[in-house]
Parts: sequence; structure tokens; C-alpha cells
Amino acid sequence: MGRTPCCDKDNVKRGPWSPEEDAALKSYLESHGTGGNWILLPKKAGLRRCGKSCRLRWLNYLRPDIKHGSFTEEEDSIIFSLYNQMGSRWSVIASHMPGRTDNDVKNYWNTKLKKKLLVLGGKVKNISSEEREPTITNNANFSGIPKTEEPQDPAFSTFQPATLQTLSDVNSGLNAYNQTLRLNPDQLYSPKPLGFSNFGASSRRNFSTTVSLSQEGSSVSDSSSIAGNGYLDQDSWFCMDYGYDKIKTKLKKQLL
DNA sequence: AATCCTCACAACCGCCGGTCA
DNA sequence: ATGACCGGCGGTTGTGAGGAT
Repeated sequence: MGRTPCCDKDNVKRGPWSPEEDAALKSYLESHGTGGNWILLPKKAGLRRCGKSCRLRWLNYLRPDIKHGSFTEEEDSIIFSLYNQMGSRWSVIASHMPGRTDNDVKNYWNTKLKKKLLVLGGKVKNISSEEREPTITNNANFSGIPKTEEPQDPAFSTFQPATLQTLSDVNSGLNAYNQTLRLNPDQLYSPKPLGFSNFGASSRRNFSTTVSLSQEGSSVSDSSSIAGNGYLDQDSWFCMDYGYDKIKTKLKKQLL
């Protein structure tokens, strides 16, 4: 069961790329292009690598227009500014900086700028729904999960993550939301089914962002800096424990 | 000189969205 | 409508270099 792997992991080389591999990949791409399929590319190029690995190597390192070297003050400002506006949408931020990749920007943020921000006493502001891009839903107004009313469907009121309190305890600095979750399946299947953390989460990756917060909980003391309304999205915690696919499967079954 | 620690960044992992059969 | 496949993305981990002890 589970997702089909993108390649045969037992028969592909992993780890750092050798100069020979780089040369082979570069040479192949320069003469043939990707052919519209990264998965088949390594075979054609004579490489024992996963297609995704080839793609990443090319995009993040071998591409001729990549800018290597340290970031400038101006680039720092751009990153701060864009992060403040949209959070950790590294690919979008990188698109504003010619020659920089999302991986570059992400690494730079994680290793340098985040610390710089702390040293400066700065704080990435919370992003209100009005300020956000339209694709990001408004956490503060998240209506899919009523906090106090009785659940619309009793079947969903008992579906509570067993480990929620544990997570809350582990991250004592975080005010994890730990009341019973009551899920409304109609809301969960709306076009934007699940809510989004206000801590700069992208519209696609909110669950992982929450996991990241939990791992760095000790460094977060002000819960209001995580979410505008003072606590993490209920659904984010929920999905962190149970996984998106499990929820989809369970809800589908119950809806049938 | 050896060991430990920290840091930067390359690479991997797993997920989601889009596309197509 | 459904499922498989692929590309793209963000979070996390692994690794090597360099500094500190």
C-alpha cells in the first residue's frame, strides 16, 4: 500500500554528486533538455540517480544562471520583506531574486536571517486575512470547526487525536489548542478544505509548518507570534497527528 | 594532534496539485 | 469520476569544513 515510489530506491545512488555525475547530467541537459520527463532522464543520461534528484541537482546547482556566493544586504531586505508578506513561500521569494533558488533562500533564512531577526529583536508580523494573498484562507475566521457549538454530526465529535495533549505538553511555550475537535465534513471538502497557520505557512504546506513549530517550540515563547488568534489551527494539529491521507480516507468512508 | 562542536548547505523525503488516460 | 503519474514545493536531515577546546 502507499504511494508509488518515484524510483527504485535500492538501485539508485544517493548522497553527494560526483563531478562526473554533474558533468554527465549537465552535458545531457544541454544537448537534449529534460525531454519533459525527469523520471526517465537519468536512464537516458546514463545516471544511476532518481529523477527527482537529477531535477534538484540541476535546478539548485548546475543551472548556468545560478548565482553562487553570499547574499547581499539588498537581498536580505527582499527576503525579510517578502517573508513578512507571504511567509515561507520560498519559491515565490526566490522568483523575485534572479539567480537564487528556493533552496538557497530557505537555507539562508534558516541559518542566518532567522538569527539576525532574533538578534535585532524583530518579529515577523502576523498576517491578517486582508493582507494575505487571496489563496490563503483566514485562520481567525476559520468557520469549519466550531469551537463551542454542538457538532453538526456527532460522528465527528469523537474523532480526537490521542496525542494532542502530549504535543501540547512537550511544547510548553506553545498554547496548543486542545479542546475536542469537531469536524464538519462539508467544510473539510470545501475548495480550500483545511485551514492555514498564520505563522507564514504556505497555502500548501501548513501541516509540516506546524510540525516545524513543534520541534522548535522552545524558541517560541509568545504564542501570539505563531497565530494571530493565540493558538495553532485546530486542524493543523489534527492533521499533524493523523495525516492528510488518513483524514481523507476516514471522512470519505463516513460520507459514503 | 585529536576530539568535539557548530555551521552552512546539499540532498532527501513526503506531500499536494495538475494533468491525462 | 477515478486513479496513476509527474513536477514542484517546503521541511528536515546528513555531511563536510572549519573553529574551539
